[in-house]
Amino acid sequence: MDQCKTAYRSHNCGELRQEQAGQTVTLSGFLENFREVGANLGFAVLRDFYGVTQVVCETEDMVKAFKALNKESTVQVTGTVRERDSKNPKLPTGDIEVVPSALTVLGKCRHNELPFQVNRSRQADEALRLKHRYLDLRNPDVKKNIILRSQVVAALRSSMIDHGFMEITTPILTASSPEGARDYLVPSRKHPGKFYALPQAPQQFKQLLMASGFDKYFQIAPCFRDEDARGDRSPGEFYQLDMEMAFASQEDVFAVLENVLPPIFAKYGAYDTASSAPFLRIPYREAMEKYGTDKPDLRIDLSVTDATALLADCGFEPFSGNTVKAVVVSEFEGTRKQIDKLCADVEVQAGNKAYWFRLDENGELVGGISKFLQDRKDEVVKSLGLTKNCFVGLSSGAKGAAQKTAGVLVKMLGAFCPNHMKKEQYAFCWIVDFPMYEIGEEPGQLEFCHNPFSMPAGGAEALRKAAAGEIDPLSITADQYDLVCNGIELSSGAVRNHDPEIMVEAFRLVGLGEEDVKAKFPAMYNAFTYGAPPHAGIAPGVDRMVMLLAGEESIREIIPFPMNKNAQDLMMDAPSFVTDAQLAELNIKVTAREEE
RNA sequence: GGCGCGGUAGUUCAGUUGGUUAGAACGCCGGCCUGUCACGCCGGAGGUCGUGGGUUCAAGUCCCAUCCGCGUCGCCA
Repeated sequence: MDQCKTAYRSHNCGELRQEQAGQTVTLSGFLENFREVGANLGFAVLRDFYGVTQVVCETEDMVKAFKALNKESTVQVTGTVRERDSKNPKLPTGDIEVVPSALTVLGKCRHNELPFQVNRSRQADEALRLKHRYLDLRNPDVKKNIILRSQVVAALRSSMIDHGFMEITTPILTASSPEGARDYLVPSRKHPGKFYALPQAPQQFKQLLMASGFDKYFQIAPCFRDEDARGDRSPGEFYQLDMEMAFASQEDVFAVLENVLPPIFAKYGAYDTASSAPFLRIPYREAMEKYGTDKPDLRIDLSVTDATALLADCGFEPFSGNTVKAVVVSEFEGTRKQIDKLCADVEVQAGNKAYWFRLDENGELVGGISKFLQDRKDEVVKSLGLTKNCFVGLSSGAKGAAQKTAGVLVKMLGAFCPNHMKKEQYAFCWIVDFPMYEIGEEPGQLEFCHNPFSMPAGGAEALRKAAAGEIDPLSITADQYDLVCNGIELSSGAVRNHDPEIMVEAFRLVGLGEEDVKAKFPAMYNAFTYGAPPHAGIAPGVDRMVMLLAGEESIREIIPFPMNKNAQDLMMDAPSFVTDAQLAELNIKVTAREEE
């Protein structure tokens, strides 16, 4: 079947070549531009999804007809394909033009001044772009990311199916979950006072599918969380490649993604190199110690060294009694001004000061805090392994703060020094052995570190020992893992806790009992009492993957109709007020209103 | 919610120490142009300088408040 041909066209605007010269064709598209060169000569550019084609007007009537139209109107042109006298090598269709015999206006653009020029829309104010997203998306440069997204999703789907997974959809209207992020609530009309919630993830449903005897599940799943936006996090909703496997371990899950993702990244990404299986596995504590973050960018060859013993007592006040971390950068080339800027940027991101010194080309410690180090120069040089022209970035504070600041230093220094970052690749790693528990904001209050569904390493035995005070609960790790690519967390996953007794034990440590588990997760708890397979899964974020592949800095560039930072859809005007009748039907009383 | 940056023509921006009629580019309108392709040339229209208050002889510019946008942190089992 000729996929280009429709009732409105014989060819699309991207396909005509010299071979078609002489043929009569019909094209339909948007009027991108009209260049009038004389009363009897003008060039129209017709754009559709597939490309652009030049239409040449050689009669006064045709010039007038095109001239009368506002740009971006949709038109149908019937005419003859002709080889061009002056070809345009920049256009795929640049060898030909269409000489029109008929022009039909299909959809008139009523605006002679557009909110922005379509082919330059990326430079326009973002709020304006979002309000007129249908115009913004006419720009091929904007559209290409959405096309990429579609291709990536299709490739993921196809690969998962090839790996024996089955796509199953799960409910969008479901029950509010007591854990995690803030829910989006939907009022129930039939049950006054009750609410549905949109799922934060299909977590419980996919585990219930495992309990139901499905073996390998996946879904391109919409997830809803009412949390504030970030550069790489759209507010409200996002998509995950959600998957779960029965009778499977951490290694089984790793093997699937190590097989599925690299070919898709290499094929569709801005860089054509991706890590091959197996990806590097880094225990959480080691990642924090060595990279100062649980999402290291392995394209950067810098790491963090502990310098507490070496520098805490050097006399520099901020180091005193604190943990000190160092990031050593060999062959450093940066001016004083650049170093100051770098430290200032680190402080903004880490919320904690960064310090520095250098070993200059003469082997002297200079700059920054170097005057505090002269008494132990040889020790500093030896212990940190410094060579001439080394830069040393430093952080201090409580252990966590010092690590985190050093992590930001690594990231910033990597971005600053091309010789320490091989940028053109996708570098994956797994972060493993996450702690099961952490101390929460209330002093001494034990909390789940990530999610309560993970299987604790050591199972019920470890939990009982912790409860009895024989081991530190903070030392218990979970069979839980993150997938990280180029410093971006793509996903969390875990071997799930499928044993109701171990679930109860796990909750008991955070001060909750069997009744709480039953109340919070009744379906899962009940299902597991009927015998459940050991199962494990993960859910890489589709939006973030596409962002990485497209090389975009803003998540909004890879979402067809994104909301703004304040979770508003400027095009649809959502959220919006509803009528009193609607509220009454739902038994809802509004107690506060944003000003209109 | 905290912090940072921004808001001037349809759009993107410039606007000096507070001082004449607030400029440029693109777009738009009119005219010219027979091979353009970011067409070119000539002319023109287009501004509550986000909003409100204050200081001053004088405010786009300084001060205060407020709204909006983006970034960042908090938050995101």
